[in-house]
Amino acid sequence: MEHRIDQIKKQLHAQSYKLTPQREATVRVLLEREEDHLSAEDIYLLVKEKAPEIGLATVYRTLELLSELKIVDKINFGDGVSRYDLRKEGAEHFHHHLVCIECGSVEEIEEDLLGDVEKIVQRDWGFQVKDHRLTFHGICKQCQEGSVQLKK
Amino acid sequence: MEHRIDQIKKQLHAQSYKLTPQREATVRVLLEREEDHLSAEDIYLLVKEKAPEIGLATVYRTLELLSELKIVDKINFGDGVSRYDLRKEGAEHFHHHLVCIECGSVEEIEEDLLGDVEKIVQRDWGFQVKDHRLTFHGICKQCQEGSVQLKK
DNA sequence: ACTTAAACTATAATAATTATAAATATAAAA
DNA sequence: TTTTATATTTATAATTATTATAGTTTAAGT
Repeated sequence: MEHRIDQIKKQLHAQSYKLTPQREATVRVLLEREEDHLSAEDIYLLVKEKAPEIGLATVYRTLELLSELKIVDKINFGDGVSRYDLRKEGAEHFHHHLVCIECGSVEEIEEDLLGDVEKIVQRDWGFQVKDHRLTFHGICKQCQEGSVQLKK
Repeated sequence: MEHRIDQIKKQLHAQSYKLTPQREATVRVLLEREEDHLSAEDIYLLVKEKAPEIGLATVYRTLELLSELKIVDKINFGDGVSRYDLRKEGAEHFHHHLVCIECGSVEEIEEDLLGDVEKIVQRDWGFQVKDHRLTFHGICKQCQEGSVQLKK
């Protein structure tokens, strides 16, 4: 964890940004909840536990900054809010998501499934791909097996 | 065009919804601007030209309804607004998008590029895919060629 | 220590979307 | 056709997410 923090600190410094205590607290929350897909509000509430004096706007600004530096990715699953997802260490491409329409769970796929597709897009459409967003909507393993509904 | 309207009318009736004049006006705007990716506000303004008495909330409700019936798809390119995109006639799957980070243009890809990928997801993750969202971000042909910037 | 710029808090403002109440239109039943 | 019930709409208020602003604090460089 400290290693990742250091790494991010360097990334910030490289662009002459500082890792302020507020930014660090925010990054720590993101690291601790790496599996989740938290909204700005969620993150704000969690950061507040560590650093109660932090303001919501600071969290937004921090997330915006981390987004620009490609440290986190801002994603949107169609519910009104943006969610923030830490890029995996050294990940070249952004990972994909499987969103279950039954229970709402979100699973991540690290594998690069789009290599071939990107080549086709490049070749047939002349489009130079820089980044991608791929989300599948469907029914997760758990929901298929049990008809146990976890719906809230 | 009338054919598509009729078709949509039937889809609505099948679920015992009516094609009210307001809904029809909205659908007509979507058909006329099929290539575009309009926001609710955009659509509202265009519908107002045909039916000045329509309210914004009605447009939202109509789009919500059309979304549920899979007649349109609600998409989000990361700017704050939702955009609404008519499904192509008889299209089995939702089309993909190429968003240019230089000029902001959005191109559509009709081809199904994800057939293989979906099989892999199904097999290796046990996830039953119902729908997908795929967007590539990068530089479009035009922006690559000329360094003519269309940035606003 | 002094100066400057970046970053912060608190709060107000904005923008997108959703909810509500009253009115209207539509379809079904009598 | 009249009545009744239901769906839909308008107009507007409320909500929610996000961004901007003003004044204050912090930190880095001299």
